[in-house]
Amino acid sequence: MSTNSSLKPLQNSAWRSLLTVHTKLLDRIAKKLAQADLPPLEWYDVLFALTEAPDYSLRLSDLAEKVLLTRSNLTRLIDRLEKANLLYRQSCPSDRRGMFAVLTEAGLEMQQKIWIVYAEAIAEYFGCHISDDEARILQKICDRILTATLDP
Amino acid sequence: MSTNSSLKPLQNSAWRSLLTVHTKLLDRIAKKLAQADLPPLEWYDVLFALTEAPDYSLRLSDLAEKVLLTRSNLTRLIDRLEKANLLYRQSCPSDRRGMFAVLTEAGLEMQQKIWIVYAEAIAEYFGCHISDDEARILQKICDRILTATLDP
DNA sequence: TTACAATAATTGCAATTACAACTAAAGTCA
DNA sequence: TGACTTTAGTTGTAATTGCAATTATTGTAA
Repeated sequence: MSTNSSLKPLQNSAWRSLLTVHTKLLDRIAKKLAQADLPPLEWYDVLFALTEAPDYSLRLSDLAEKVLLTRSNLTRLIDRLEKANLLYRQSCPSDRRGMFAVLTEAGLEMQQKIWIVYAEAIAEYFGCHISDDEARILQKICDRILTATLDP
Repeated sequence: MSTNSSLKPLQNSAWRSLLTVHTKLLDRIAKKLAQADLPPLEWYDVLFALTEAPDYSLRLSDLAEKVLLTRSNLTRLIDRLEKANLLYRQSCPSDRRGMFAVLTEAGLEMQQKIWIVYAEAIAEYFGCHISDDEARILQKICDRILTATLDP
């Protein structure tokens, strides 16, 4: 099934710009976190997902989906976070294959600590330059793309 | 100098969506290239930058900037591309520290071959879902962020 | 000219990631 | 039940990346 979708110049250059913005901003944000002696964004993503979860805990597979990581990479990331006492593993009673990642007190504190710096970075590098209307438009575009990307 | 920029909810959620879209789309594109037995996007970026350069050649430091890579990582990426005969190194006559990366015939062909698949992927996953107006808006936003990101 | 800082590229090594097995536990169905 | 497939998570190993030296060359300024 050949998708008959040809790429138009406007969309193409928007895509390239998006890629550039993404890498530049992530780069800056990463540097800002490093300067503040904070763990990288990957850690934050996991911690944040847990703060939003009931009982601060999530099945590893669910977590993997939320942070868009392969299972094996999540396993090692969780290893590191566990070693740093920011979360711990707990086996699932109803499915003895399953594992939960559970946020610790220290993990919650770390999430908040990172967020202070991260939020400021997002605001400074991104939010500042975008009007509310533009933010809404951007949101709508992203949502549309994401729902289209879901099923297949 | 504390930047007094607080992050508003609209901008914050736009940022998160943007991150999600980015990783999901790149994931899909990477898979599509892999399925077609083509090299990864990093290779494409280098090849593309060279196709646009005069004489199909660029100083490594310039290349590193264009593809947003650290010097050392570019060095190894160039190693791989050179081993695959898609480009070769040529030392710079006017500055004996310097090196050029020069695209080969095979490199040019590869760039074109990848582009066919890549362009289709961009269109299918991204372009299709965005109107011309939206593309223009997106472009404007990105440009604004990039120029703001430039100097400091 | 000589000493000293800056730049271009590379290298060494540790940390992270990708990908393919692998183990163990469920689920399915004859 | 018992063979078979699927799912959850982990592990092994190779490839890639990040970061701190290192080498060689250039620019600068006493």
